[in-house]
Amino acid sequence: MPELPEVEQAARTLGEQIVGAHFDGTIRCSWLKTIEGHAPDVLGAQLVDVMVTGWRRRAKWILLPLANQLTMAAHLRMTGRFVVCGRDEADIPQQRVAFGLRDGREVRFVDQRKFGRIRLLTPPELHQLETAHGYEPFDDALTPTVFAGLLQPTKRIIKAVLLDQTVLAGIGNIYADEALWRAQIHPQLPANQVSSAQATVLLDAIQTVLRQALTNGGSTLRDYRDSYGAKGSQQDNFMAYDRTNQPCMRCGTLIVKTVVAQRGTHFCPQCQ
DNA sequence: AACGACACCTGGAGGC
DNA sequence: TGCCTCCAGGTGTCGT
Repeated sequence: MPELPEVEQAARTLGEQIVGAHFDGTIRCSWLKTIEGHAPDVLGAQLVDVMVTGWRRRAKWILLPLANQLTMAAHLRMTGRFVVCGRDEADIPQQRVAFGLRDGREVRFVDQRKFGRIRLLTPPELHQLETAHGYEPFDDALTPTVFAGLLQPTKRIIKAVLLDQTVLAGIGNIYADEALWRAQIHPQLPANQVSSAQATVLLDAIQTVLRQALTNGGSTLRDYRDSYGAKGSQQDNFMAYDRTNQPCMRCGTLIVKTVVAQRGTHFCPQCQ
């Protein structure tokens, strides 16, 4: 599910509920791979009476800095979501891990497809996660010139580059298609053939699409919910994604779906 | 360097 | 209704 806007929304709505709260060290885990095979009691021992001091997002990771210098890092992958509820409430279908809070609540991670991951990072591990990812799309340092410079040295197709988290962090399949539609760029154009003028337009398209999605609480196609259980509404504004055989909003040509970079890809064959 | 294939998982949708 | 195949918002690995 989640790309930058969805992860941001999930992180914020989780943070609103638990920043300032203390974990109590209890963990109930029914799918060990979610915590990367670590023994739940070993993880729990690091969370006894530890306060959540804040929240932020990096790439598609939700980061919760803790008072003991560790950082809880969660990746939702396709279907992960957080739920905060009373400890006495019944387990939720597809719930994989539950972390107890000292105030009687639990932070629960629900994940149909079991791809999501939660880790506790030491400062060096956090640094490694940071450096493994590329520019945030709203980083002031990501000027049109810098962006064009990222595209210029590679012949890879532009969609693959947009999806590469080591180049730009946070874009996924939906917003790649949406941004390319806005910028009127064919998804299979080699990145080094994107002109500097097109790069400027594309960066603006990326930021515009993501900003709009952030305003709308992300996109909910099927599973995505924020940490209050609310859906996003950005799917109502899609111009290309999931609009196969529907008329292009710009020229009326039917939107085509193909496979590009191993991903379902929607574009207008006339104006892109 | 870059691409395809495949793995990891479940369940919903559509075809027959 | 039941069965089967395909598909999905992500990412990591492996072979070519």
